[in-house]
Amino acid sequence: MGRPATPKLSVEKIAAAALALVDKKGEFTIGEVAAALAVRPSSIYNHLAGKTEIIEAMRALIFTEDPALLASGFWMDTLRALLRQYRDAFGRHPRLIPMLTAHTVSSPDVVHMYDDIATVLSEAGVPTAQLLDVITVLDSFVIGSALDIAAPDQVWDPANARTPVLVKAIEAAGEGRPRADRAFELGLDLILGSLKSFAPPIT
Amino acid sequence: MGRPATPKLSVEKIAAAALALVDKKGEFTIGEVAAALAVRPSSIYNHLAGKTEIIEAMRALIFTEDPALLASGFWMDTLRALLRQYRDAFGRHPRLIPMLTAHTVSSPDVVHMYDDIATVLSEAGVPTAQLLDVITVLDSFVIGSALDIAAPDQVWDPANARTPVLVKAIEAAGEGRPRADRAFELGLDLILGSLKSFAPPIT
DNA sequence: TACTAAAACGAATGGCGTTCGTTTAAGGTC
DNA sequence: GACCTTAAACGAACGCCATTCGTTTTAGTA
Repeated sequence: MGRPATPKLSVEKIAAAALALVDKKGEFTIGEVAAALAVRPSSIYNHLAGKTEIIEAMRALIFTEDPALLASGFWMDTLRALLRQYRDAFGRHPRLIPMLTAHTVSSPDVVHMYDDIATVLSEAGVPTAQLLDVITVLDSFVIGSALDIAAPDQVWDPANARTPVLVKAIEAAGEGRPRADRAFELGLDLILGSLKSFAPPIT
Repeated sequence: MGRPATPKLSVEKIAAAALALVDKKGEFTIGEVAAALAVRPSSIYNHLAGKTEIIEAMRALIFTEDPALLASGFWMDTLRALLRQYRDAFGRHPRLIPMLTAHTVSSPDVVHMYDDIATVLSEAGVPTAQLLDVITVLDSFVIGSALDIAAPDQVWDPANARTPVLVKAIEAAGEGRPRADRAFELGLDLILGSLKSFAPPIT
């Protein structure tokens, strides 16, 4: 008993263990995380204040897995890359997404990414007065698309015979992750295409 | 004790009581719902199998509060109205949204609305092969926008001095519900504007 | 009138998040 | 090097809460 020579726990280890559980089962308990780390549940509270802080640590973790890129090139390509990366961070852990939406965002990495997006948009000609609105639109779409990844395929039950158009559409579309990816890319096309109208005239 | 002359409970009453709690506190327990209805917790299980079914009943409730409209006119105006109504259904109960994203959708009313959207899009010239993708884009944006309503204002902490562009954007934008509404309308403009390119040529 | 099933209740259970006091030792200070 | 503070793990216990089960009364029905 007592304090060990080398610490058995850390915020990162706890978050990683919880993330592994969520990836596998879609949920986690303090007891399971403790067991995975060969530790007693109460020990975790020496590093994180509670379950919500564990979730927050998981959010920080998935965004530090690969740092934000800041490529040069046409603003639209840069923006595309940023948004894809943003969604991919969620997409690598689909079952975590519903948990994240239940709590507030405060991860510094996420804030940094928002600043990148703001910078790109500003250079693309979006006026300051509308900047946050455009960011919100992009953010809403990305978060919604991330939730779409986590959603099961039969979200819309086609058994209902009174929805003929919808049934044909479902049959025509594929399933699973490729379908979600295709829809996301289409959404990027639609939104970014309209954002072109903000571009300043070429001098 | 025993079975009362007139039932004290019903699925609708339970859902309404739970919804009132969520609107006020952001969460609910079986015990609180039972107390609000002057009933013992175990009695609820005579009508709904558990907490997840209560949440599902709440989803059905907010969508039956006002039935789907099927106005005529330009397809774009109809689509706008449908999407606004869809988001408003969530927007009237912002704190419920995170709970809904954690579970699967199976409410018939929602499916019906999707069929309406599919019909409008099909008439607007969207080919069947892409129909579900477009619907997914719209759905993702609406869900994400709904979550944006529930999010507190200081989501992005402006204390960080290394995000100058973002800070200016936050200062320029307003706060609260009006800001969220404005962003949603902008998103509709951007997405629907691009959808115009699907329209068949006027003969 | 008899039977079935609905509807409410009370008690009990088990899980789970969290707190608190204790113990051991690491890290810094005089 | 002795001392003190504090980090870090543990064990026990608490309290909340979702859920189950058996019981009771009565509504609805054949």
